[in-house]
Amino acid sequence: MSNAKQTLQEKLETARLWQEKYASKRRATINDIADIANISKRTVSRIINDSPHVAEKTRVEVKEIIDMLDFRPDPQARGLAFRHSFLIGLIYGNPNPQYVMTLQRGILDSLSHSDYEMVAHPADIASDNYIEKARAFIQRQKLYGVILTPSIAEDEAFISMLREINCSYLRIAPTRLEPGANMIVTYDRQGAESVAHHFSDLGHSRIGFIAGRNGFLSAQERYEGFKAGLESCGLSLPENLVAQGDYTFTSGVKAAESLLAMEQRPTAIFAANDEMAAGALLATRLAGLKTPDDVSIVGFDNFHIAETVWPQLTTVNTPTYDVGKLAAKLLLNKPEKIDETVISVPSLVIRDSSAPLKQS
Amino acid sequence: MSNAKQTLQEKLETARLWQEKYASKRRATINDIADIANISKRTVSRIINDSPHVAEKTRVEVKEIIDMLDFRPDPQARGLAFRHSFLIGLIYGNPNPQYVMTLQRGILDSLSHSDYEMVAHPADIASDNYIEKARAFIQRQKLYGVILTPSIAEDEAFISMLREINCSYLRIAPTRLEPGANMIVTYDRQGAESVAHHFSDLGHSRIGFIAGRNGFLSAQERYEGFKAGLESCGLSLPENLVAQGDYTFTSGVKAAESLLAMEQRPTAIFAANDEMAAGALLATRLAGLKTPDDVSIVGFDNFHIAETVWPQLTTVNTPTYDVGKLAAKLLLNKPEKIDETVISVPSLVIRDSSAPLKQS
DNA sequence: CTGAAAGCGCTTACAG
DNA sequence: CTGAAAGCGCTTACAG
Repeated sequence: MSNAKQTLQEKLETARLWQEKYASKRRATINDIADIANISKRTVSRIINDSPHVAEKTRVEVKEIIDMLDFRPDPQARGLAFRHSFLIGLIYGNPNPQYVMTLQRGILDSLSHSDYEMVAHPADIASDNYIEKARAFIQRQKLYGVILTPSIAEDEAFISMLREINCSYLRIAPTRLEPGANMIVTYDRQGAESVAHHFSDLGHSRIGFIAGRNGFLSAQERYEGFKAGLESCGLSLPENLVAQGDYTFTSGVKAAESLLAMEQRPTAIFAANDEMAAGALLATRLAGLKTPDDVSIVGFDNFHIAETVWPQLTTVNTPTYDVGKLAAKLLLNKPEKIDETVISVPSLVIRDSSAPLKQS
Repeated sequence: MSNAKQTLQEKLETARLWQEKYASKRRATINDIADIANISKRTVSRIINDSPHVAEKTRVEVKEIIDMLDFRPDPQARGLAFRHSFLIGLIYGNPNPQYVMTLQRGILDSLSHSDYEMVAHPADIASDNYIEKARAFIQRQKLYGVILTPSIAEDEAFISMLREINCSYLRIAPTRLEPGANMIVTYDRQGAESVAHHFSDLGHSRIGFIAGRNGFLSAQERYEGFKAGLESCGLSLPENLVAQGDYTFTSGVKAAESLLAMEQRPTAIFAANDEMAAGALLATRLAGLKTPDDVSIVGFDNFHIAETVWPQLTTVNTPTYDVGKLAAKLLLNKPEKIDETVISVPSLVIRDSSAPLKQS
């Protein structure tokens, strides 16, 4: 009872003594804080979890002691009690290292002031049991939630599995999917449209396209956006000027070779990603042509490769880092309320691989 | 007592009944297994942890039940009891996404059949409190151990911190460091030597070098290895043919420009990584010269960029994926016994950017 | 070779 | 607004 009348000053003095005695041996626990504050650990728990049912005075006092002893609740103990871990999963199939690393950095930065950590789970979408593997991973780690990248985010069977095990998720996708909740849309279609306008502005009319990997929504969106963009400028994208690629460098080389071998070869080519655009650059050179003098080439993504090839690529920038940052934020903050799509629009970056049509 | 005489068949039948009743509602715990096996959970725990003090018959029976119910001990609960988590940290400063992703994939693959998961921690070595941040991360997550990449692995202050908090670690470094325990050596020196021999074999004698980032051990090893290699072939690397770079593409462009502007320009250049070699390729072209006709260029790392530039780079391959795989394995298996360095030797990959000296 | 009790550091109903 | 007890799913001495 006499303890009940301790002033804050006295409590802080107790905290100082605790520190002197134990700080070098172990970190403070909720019990230490409760003892020093002369309060139950139940109330300390309330304060940790921002419960509103705590007297302002109590909260301030305890927070001061917490700060002084640099107390951080043990994520494992909390996880055990909460029946879920303080881990979120990043599930990716995209093999581009820069994409994944950039996204991951965004997520980690977003998480750095939270109680959560991220754990990566590369999934092989070619393997037919990748959904089961992901499920085992999620359940075993009792993940709080997961972030899904394209094209996994588009896999309805995967989403069903998440629903079934009641795992919250956030999808990153090139366009709005149904149901439209819990996702970030990157609007690839708009990015592709801007390339069409760019080519039109430069005076090109015989224009080729190298498509992305078949079955990927990004490939479809970039194709449709480009086609629609050309049409809105009074141009067209005939079938024979569309070559199939699969997002790899090699496929870009081959696709460009076939386009450039045409009797009436295109004067401009849009490749659905930088990797293939870099391949197209090589094919152009091997065909004895020059970029951008003979053929303008534009990519998509604005990854590092766009700046290390010659000439440097005109491309579409996608804010991958920001997407990662936002994804983690949305997943953690009131996940039940993410019912509206958050927009991030891609923008054209003009470099040296595109130029006005040479009058011949 | 009558229960004590249950046969394995009867126990498996009990397990089947359990499954029917609960499998859809929750995952089995150590208590469920103990109940079904009619044994104490203490013994189940012994089996989980491969304790030798268990009767063979008991072990076999319990393992069968565990498999049947697909029981996996909860890493959080184990972590809480063990006083450390089942997480290992990957601490990296290297900004090359491909390096980190490849290493990470190796680590994750190595971990996939273990009880551990990996959590990434990008560190900004330019920030002066990066050690404190890493310490907070390790302590908060109670990491089992960490894997350190160059150049963080070379930072003695970082190692001291790890020792202080008693965190086990594994270092990946270009050369053997003291104390030599707990590390994987990539032998960058040997890789650089092989480039010297390659140039010598091709008949070059006026040879330039673009150095890596100052202060990085890899930069020093690659320089010294190259110099020693040339000397062993009766060649030399004079000071004025060494240009300073910092591992970035841009620095490669500038360094190569200065080398090519010399009155007696080199006929071959070794850049300490692919990124700078790609820059050197560009500088060569901008100077109106051709690779490899006028200047041979060789890189180091064998990353994707080596295959997307033109001509494709001759370079030194480093087995990053295997290093990651091994790193995780060594960290987990009897860490106290990793007292000998494990070797992985880099090898030369010959492509199109190097050719015999043209007789003029 | 096996087990009953206590504990790891938290949270959750349930009371008051 | 606050607290005593039980529990999350494991392991660790201590016994036997």
